[in-house]
Amino acid sequence: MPDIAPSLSIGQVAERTGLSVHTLRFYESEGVMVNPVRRDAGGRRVYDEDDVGWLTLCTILRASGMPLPALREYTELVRRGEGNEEERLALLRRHREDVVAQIRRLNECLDLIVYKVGVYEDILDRPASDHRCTP
Amino acid sequence: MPDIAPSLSIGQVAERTGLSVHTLRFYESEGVMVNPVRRDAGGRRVYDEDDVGWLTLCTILRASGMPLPALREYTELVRRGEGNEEERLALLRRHREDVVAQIRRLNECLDLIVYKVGVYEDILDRPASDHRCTP
DNA sequence: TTAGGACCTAGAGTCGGCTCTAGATCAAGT
DNA sequence: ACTTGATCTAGAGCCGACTCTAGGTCCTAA
Repeated sequence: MPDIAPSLSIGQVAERTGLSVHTLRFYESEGVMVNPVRRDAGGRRVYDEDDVGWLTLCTILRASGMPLPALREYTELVRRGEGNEEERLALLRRHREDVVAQIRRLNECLDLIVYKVGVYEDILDRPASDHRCTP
Repeated sequence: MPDIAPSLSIGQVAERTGLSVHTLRFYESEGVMVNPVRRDAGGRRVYDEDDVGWLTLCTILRASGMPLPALREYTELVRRGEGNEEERLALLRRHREDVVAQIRRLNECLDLIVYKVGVYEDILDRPASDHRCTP
């Protein structure tokens, strides 16, 4: 049977999200936690699985280039609860377009890089004396 | 007939590469120009089309996430001239793999974002009273 | 009961990559 | 002759996102 109240320390959350404990505290101070993080008797942070899930989402949004202010904005919408789904959707759509654009730009860069790799492969495939004979 | 010595001021190069004049001087100081930038009688930088071409390549490498130290390394190889093509190729291949990995990661993030956009679209497509009725 | 380790806060430091400033020089137009 | 605007150098400043430090608290286990 699973625990009914699986509470996690900041260190455990760090391990599971791949974020450092510093970053977890930093994110909290930056307002990117949906719920205020609970504390135990000794003042230590107590997280639960929902927090881990939210932080996992945060890492994905960050990894795709969402700036912290936008992440905070999204967090605030979620924190306010039902009723602002249009705003959340608009924010996510904006970010989606941004990611699509990033991928497109990277693919354009990749084309050139692949081309240049090909050029050097050709150069190295033929004897040195041919180097300047390819127009 | 085209000019035989088309020389460009830093401002013109800035305009054509999209880099600021500050960035052009900064890149030069960081060692990412293949040839030392020539100067006119008054000490001003004089660029040519080759410089613009090189800087254009630099912007593409930077835009695809190559750090300045790697760009400098590549510049140095090119500056040394023929004979180090294997090294240039290795560097470019490493960068290519890095870009491929970036694109892959972004696509993974995109999957989640698209999924979440879909969730909110569904929520907004049905009456508010249904909000919690979808399992 | 004491040593170790995880945790706390507030605030400073780091890093990469620009971006800007101050004060000077220079070329061209009026 | 004078102003305007582009350029010069050296060096400071900025921004985002962490990352680390100092000095302290708290729990556990030998």
